[in-house]
Amino acid sequence: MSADLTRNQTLVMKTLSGAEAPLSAYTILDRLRDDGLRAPLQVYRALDKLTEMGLVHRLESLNAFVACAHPNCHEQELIAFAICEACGKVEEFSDDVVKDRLDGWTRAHGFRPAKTTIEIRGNCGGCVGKA
Amino acid sequence: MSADLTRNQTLVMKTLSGAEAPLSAYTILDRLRDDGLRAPLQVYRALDKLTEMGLVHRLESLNAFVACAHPNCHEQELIAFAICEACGKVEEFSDDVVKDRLDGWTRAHGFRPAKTTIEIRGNCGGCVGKA
DNA sequence: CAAGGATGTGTAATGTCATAACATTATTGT
DNA sequence: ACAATAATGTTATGACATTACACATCCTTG
Ligand SMILES: [Zn+2]
Ligand SMILES: [Zn+2]
Ligand SMILES: [Zn+2]
Ligand SMILES: [Zn+2]
Repeated sequence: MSADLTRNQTLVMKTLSGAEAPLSAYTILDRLRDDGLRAPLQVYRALDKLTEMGLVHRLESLNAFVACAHPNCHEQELIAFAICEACGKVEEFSDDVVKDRLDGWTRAHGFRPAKTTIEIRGNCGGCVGKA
Repeated sequence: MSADLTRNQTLVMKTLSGAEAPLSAYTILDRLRDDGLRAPLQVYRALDKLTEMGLVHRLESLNAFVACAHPNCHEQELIAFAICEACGKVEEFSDDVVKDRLDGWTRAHGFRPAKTTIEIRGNCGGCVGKA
């Protein structure tokens, strides 16, 4: 299990790992033209797999992707993202209390959750200081 | 304040209020062709205003819009959405504990939040029963 | 009233994000 | 070797959103 990454997956993963901010699929594609990638699907397919593996997260409010910064992230069941709109930096964290409260609501309402998105947009500490 | 809605805003608001599920901007446009709307921008401009007024919410994970179901919604600072992937129904709720926990994290990290998205995708009680 | 500003509108063109459909090649298990 | 599975390459298309420009309306203020 956790098989090695394929060529395209490796290329996409490296691009995201080296980025300072989330990247759109098309931006990734542009950066991999020289490596032979030509079509959006090549990137999207790699992103799908990497996301399944928990190595990459999709940020719904940005339509962009970011490498996981959280060591054993896919063991966490609920990840929250704090996204700086000035510098693009993303921090991810988990909070058991938040998870318990949301679980409580869904249980009480008979809702079966499949995937939960928590994204906080704003300005990070470094960027708030810069007036 | 809370000025009356303009013609286009009223049309868009009525369309969303009468919908059973979130609608994309282009779906709204299609439903308003007979009322004279011709271009996406006419819908997007109305949606922007309605969202500012708190009458409409954008669901980031769907790229779609829904009429606010929460009476005095814009007084709440944090709304969570439970979105059924089977029937499309959306329920919105707020939770002060969740809000406090997220506020706690941002304060501790010097992050200044502007907008927070919480969206739970899954299946509602009614749809879970249908096996 | 006239001038100016703010807001709403109409339209075309373009930009951005994502998937469908199909053919081919590589990998794996028996 | 053979079949099954997974990955890849390519073209076209679908879906979501914004830029740019022109015009109309309303309101304010000198
Ligand atoms: Zn992670
Ligand atoms: Zn920042
Ligand atoms: Zn609401
Ligand atoms: Zn349902």
